[in-house]
Amino acid sequence: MSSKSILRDVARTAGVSLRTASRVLNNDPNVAAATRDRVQTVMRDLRYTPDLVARSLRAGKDATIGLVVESVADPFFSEVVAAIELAASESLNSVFIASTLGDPARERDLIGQLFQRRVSGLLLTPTASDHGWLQGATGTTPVVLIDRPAPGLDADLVAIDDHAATAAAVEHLLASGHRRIAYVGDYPNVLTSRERLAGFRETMAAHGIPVPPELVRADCPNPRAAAEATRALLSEQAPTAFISAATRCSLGVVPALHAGHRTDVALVGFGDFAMADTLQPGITVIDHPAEAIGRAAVERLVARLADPSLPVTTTRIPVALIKRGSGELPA
Amino acid sequence: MSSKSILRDVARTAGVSLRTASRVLNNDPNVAAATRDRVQTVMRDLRYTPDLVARSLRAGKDATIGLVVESVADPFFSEVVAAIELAASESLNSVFIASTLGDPARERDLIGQLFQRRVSGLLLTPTASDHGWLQGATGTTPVVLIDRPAPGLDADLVAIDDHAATAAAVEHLLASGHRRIAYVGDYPNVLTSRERLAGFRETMAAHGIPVPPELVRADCPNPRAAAEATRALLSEQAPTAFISAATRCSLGVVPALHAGHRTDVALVGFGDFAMADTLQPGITVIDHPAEAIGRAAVERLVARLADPSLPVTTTRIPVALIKRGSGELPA
DNA sequence: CCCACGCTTGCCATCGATGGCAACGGCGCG
DNA sequence: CGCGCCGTTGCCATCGATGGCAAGCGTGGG
Repeated sequence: MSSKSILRDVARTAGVSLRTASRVLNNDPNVAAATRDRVQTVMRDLRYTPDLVARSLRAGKDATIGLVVESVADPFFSEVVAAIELAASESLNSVFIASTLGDPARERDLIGQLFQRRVSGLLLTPTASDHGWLQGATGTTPVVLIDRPAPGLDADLVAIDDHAATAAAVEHLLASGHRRIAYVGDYPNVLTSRERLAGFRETMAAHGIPVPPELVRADCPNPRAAAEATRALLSEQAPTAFISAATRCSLGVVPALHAGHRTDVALVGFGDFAMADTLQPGITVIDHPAEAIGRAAVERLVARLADPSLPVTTTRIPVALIKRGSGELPA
Repeated sequence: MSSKSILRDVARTAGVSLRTASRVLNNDPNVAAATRDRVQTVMRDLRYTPDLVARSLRAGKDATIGLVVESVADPFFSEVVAAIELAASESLNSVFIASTLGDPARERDLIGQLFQRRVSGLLLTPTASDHGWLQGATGTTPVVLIDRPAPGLDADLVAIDDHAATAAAVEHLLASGHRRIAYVGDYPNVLTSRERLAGFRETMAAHGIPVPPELVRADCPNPRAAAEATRALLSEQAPTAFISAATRCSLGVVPALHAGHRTDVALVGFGDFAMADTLQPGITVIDHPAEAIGRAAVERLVARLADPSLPVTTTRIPVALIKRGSGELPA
């Protein structure tokens, strides 16, 4: 069995030149129908498959998009990644995925490797660190940022409007008569977290409702801390409603409410999660539309590849409030 | 700004031949120290980075491993993927990830693309369909299967021992005095599910405990169905313990137990999940060791790359029973 | 009847890195 | 003093696919 046949083999077997075989391969119209058929038959017979590496070298580029995220193990990002992969395959692009694991040095390294592979474009969820070095390094390779801006880098961005989304959650609870609303979130050191907290505060203020400091717990990086914060919040002058500003917070808040038999307390969570609709009551969430984000990012990148002169834009993906019960409980 | 400098530029600037520059790049000892220093300095000055595409073409292979899974969005596989990425980077390999989305045609297509990219090896979680075609297509490219065997393909396999793992869960519950144990799982059409159900039945039989048909609900492909099955099981002659044979079943069983205020019923779940340790009681699970599986798969592939003559083996990853409370409740 | 134009096809160079082979220079040894 | 070896360096071909350029051939118009 020919371990692997190359275009030269095809050409020789079909009795044509390499150039003609290449033309057939690329659907060049300037080939006689008879010649084309003969070459195509030989290609099938020899099970010829073009060598993408050689093609990329010659073309100077590759039909592959680089994708750098913090970790594919993160539930939210893994959904985004899946959406990107699907959207890219629809536009005939492959995706080379790499995880930074939160390490800026590794991120830099991975991005460098992707450039060395001549990816046609880069989708990036930046870490918190400065990305000025990328500004020049990209050369002509377009970059689209996902979920958050990169300090020091002026590039397209696809993200949700954290501020507005949190505001929507607050308005939703206010409409049911809630006034004592607690906020449980992670540390406001990443921009998205900061925006959410600001959205909460400003919306409350806009309605003239004071927010006592003890009702704001922006110090819960994991479910355990969120559960503890929830227990503390329930212990005295309990709020009538909670806003959980991250999925990993919801994973603590929800069990704590259930354990304390306080499923009468309203809750709107940020980010959907596995059990949200199976619980009683179902958890009302602001849905982080992973699929839409991934799709929009690919679309933007494809557009920029087609026309590099496009102005840099920020695409805001609208979020959806999924009512399942917990957010509609009365005060 | 030199948009991109190539080795020729380095050679010219340093006043040496291309060959010498190449030797410096590859740490060939046959280069005078002075020459080496000069070339290295020029490389830094020009910000030279080798072109991986050209290198792969010349070398005939690529330091990249192909990874094909059903979907990176699946919680279990996304963890496996992350582990593989990390393990591969430790052995200086990149990973090209692709999702089949359960479509055999797409799987075949993706695998073909990976071969065209000349990946040095392939990690594959096969779909249920026949993979005989791969037997010949691999050529000299080694394949390591993950999580389940591929019908028709004789290749290394890294997986957990589903049968033994379920048996362990049963033994654990029996030790606490349970006799009426319900089984909630998904359809036994994939091999892993079948093995789990068999493990359950055989272990019960081995202890001489009959399993009434109504206690086996192997028809729950999603949390909603599992929740309903749980409610039904609780309604009459309720079992004193549950075994949930898949994470997505646990995500239905657990809320149903909580909603019915039956947290006194014992439960051992298959596969860890986000809330498992925050709930009251914590959920005892048989842990699917994603990290260990990914790491073992990479190790096996690297070993086979180093020595292609190795015999085909199956590596069974031991599972761990994580006791958190729900599995230790008395009958 | 010849030229020119158009449709096909082929030769050769190229993309960037690297291996084979050889040349070159210096030095030690006979 | 000369030969040969070793350390160092360079020229050229190669990996597989593809674009530029031009030749070959057939035909229609002047």
